[in-house]
Amino acid sequence: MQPVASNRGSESDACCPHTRLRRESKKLTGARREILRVLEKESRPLTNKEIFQLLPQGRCDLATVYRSIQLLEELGMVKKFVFGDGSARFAFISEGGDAHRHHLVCTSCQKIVEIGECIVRELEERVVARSNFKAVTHRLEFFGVCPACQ
Amino acid sequence: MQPVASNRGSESDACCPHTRLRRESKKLTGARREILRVLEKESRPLTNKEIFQLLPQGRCDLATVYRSIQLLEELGMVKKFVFGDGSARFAFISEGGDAHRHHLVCTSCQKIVEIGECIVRELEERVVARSNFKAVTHRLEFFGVCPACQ
DNA sequence: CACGAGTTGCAAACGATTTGCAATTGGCGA
DNA sequence: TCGCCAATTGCAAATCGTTTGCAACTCGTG
Repeated sequence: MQPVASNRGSESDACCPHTRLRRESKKLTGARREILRVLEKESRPLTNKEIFQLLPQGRCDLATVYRSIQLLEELGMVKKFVFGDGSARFAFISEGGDAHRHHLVCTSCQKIVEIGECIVRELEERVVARSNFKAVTHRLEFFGVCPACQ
Repeated sequence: MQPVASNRGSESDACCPHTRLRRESKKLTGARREILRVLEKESRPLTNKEIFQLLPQGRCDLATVYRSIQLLEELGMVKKFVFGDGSARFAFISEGGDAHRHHLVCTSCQKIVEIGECIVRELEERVVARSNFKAVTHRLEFFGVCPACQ
């Protein structure tokens, strides 16, 4: 039920965005601080444009949002979602959080709910055994209409 | 193991692309015929540009491929895949075929293998029960490196 | 407090996809 | 079988999301 243990523990593997960024000799600039703030506040994954519009007016350029999000994704602080409508969406991943999570996405407001367990792993093993594929991973997303949107 | 029964049966719900198109007062034009031919020949999902390039030289315009694919998708003859690299991919769905299938996708050559069973349904029921979401569907894709690419 | 690597804004470039419009064509009815 | 008309196509331009080059700017360390 708790398939992935967080590999937290060592002192150097600390907690705040500041530290997480500096770990890679990256700067916690004003723009990045605001972007993180926006992402932490929202539970649903946001497009770059949405993030941009939610920033304190004109806080930074849209291109900066794109660049920051890309950086944050590489650092594993943000997860990317591609639902098939024109643009990608991004959601904050709390430190120590498991990047491998499945989600329940509201098709109306895009709000997402995390699904804690990963039962698919068992199915994945079966697929691997039958297919001769290597390095198999999977992606699982549930879609529906959340209570608020019904 | 065979979760979805095809609702074939009535005469009018026949088989060939020609019929499937005319059913909607759509025409089976030369371009569409060729596009279908290309899709049926390939097992992996193709991008619009790939389809265009596989057509008998200069058979039609790229815009026509886009428009045709869109039509075929609406008619349920083609399934759309969005893997997150810049462009969408499309694969042929044989008549009576279940559009609700999960796939194992080679991350190297994009070849796909269908996974016949849908064990996730059970998990889906659990998710529905816990979340109060309505009209829940899901998408499940496995990724890996196929034998030929290893 | 000054310096330099890392960032940002701006505008232009890019690739995927869509669209307007005039010319063309498939399919149905006469 | 022939002709008509709605459906379709080609072409080029427009859109949209995303990326990038470059000069100006800023965070964080020495």
